[in-house]
Amino acid sequence: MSGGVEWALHCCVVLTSVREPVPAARLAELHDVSPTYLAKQLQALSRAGLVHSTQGKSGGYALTRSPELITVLEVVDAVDGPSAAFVCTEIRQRGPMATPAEACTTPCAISRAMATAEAARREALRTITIADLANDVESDYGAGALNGIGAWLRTTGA
Amino acid sequence: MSGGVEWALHCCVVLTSVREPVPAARLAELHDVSPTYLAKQLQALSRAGLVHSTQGKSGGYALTRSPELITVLEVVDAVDGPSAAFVCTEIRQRGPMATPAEACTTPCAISRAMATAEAARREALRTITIADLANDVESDYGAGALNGIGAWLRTTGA
DNA sequence: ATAGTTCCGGATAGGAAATGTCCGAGTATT
DNA sequence: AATACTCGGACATTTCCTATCCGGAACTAT
Ligand code: SF4
Ligand code: SF4
Repeated sequence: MSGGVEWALHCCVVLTSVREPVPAARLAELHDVSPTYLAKQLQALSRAGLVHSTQGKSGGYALTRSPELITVLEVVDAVDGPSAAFVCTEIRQRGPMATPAEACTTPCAISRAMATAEAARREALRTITIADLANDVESDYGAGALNGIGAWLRTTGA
Repeated sequence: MSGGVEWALHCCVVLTSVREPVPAARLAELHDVSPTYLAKQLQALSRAGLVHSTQGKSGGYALTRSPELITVLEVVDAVDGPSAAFVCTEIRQRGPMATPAEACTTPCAISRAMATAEAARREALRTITIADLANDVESDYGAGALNGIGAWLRTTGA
């Protein structure tokens, strides 16, 4: 799994505490990560329609929907790409004992098993929303923790 | 996920149809894949204790346990490595608004969510055994399909 | 209108990991 | 004991991810 997913999730969570757009550079400074690379992840989120980007002087990124309507799965798919983790090479159609192509109409048992497992993982991610994560952060680090970060985001750069 | 997992699973399934050791070169010829690279995957399986290797003239690989006792998860872990797909960089401890290290005793909400999803995937893989896969192959391609492959494996190279 | 700020896209190095290949150690056969 | 065959780990090659940079478009505030 791509490591940039972690950055994107953090950005989505902190964006719940502010309604005005936040520039990518500010988000990068908050986490002390590569500004240019984080910008690329945010662009992916924008393409997926999860965040809305406003250009210009006081522009930046902001969530498009309510945090309760954004699932973790959507963020992962947007950044990591929707490609399945397991790709079947169809090696059953190769070699001296290859099964004829006419018998390969449906996915085989192995790929079915992998698809089932992957579906389970995706379903688990789908049931968790950004709002849930923000809630957990509040309970972990005390209420108002996110508001403090939101206030820092609004301040003009150091 | 490593693509070699597919090869390893195929080898485990076909090995259920034969009790004598099968050389790695024969398995590679059956699937028409790189013999040397497949050998690497089989070595990983051997290290994990899933297959037993016998050297010498009529040596090769054979399953150590009954197929019902080998789960797909074990094969995946052996080949792909037991490393978790999502690794937390602990970026919460970096940047101007870093949370103090004293508050980072437990994994945060994001890593908990990822761990839950990964556990769901692993649990799904744990419930499927090699015997289940072999059974499905028999129902898909007709009974005796695996026995035919087993017979071919026993014949001396073309 | 102008200037300043910001996002967007692609082109470009660097590096880690997966993929693919090789030869030596060891064992059963002969 | 000689031999032929096999596994085992060490060695290149390729691919993909990470990270960076720049030019251009669009928007806001002045
Ligand atoms: S047996 Fe399954 S995983 Fe293997 S080649 Fe066929 S469809 Fe793909
Ligand atoms: S919030 Fe979670 S994922 Fe992010 S740095 Fe902390 S522990 Fe890691």
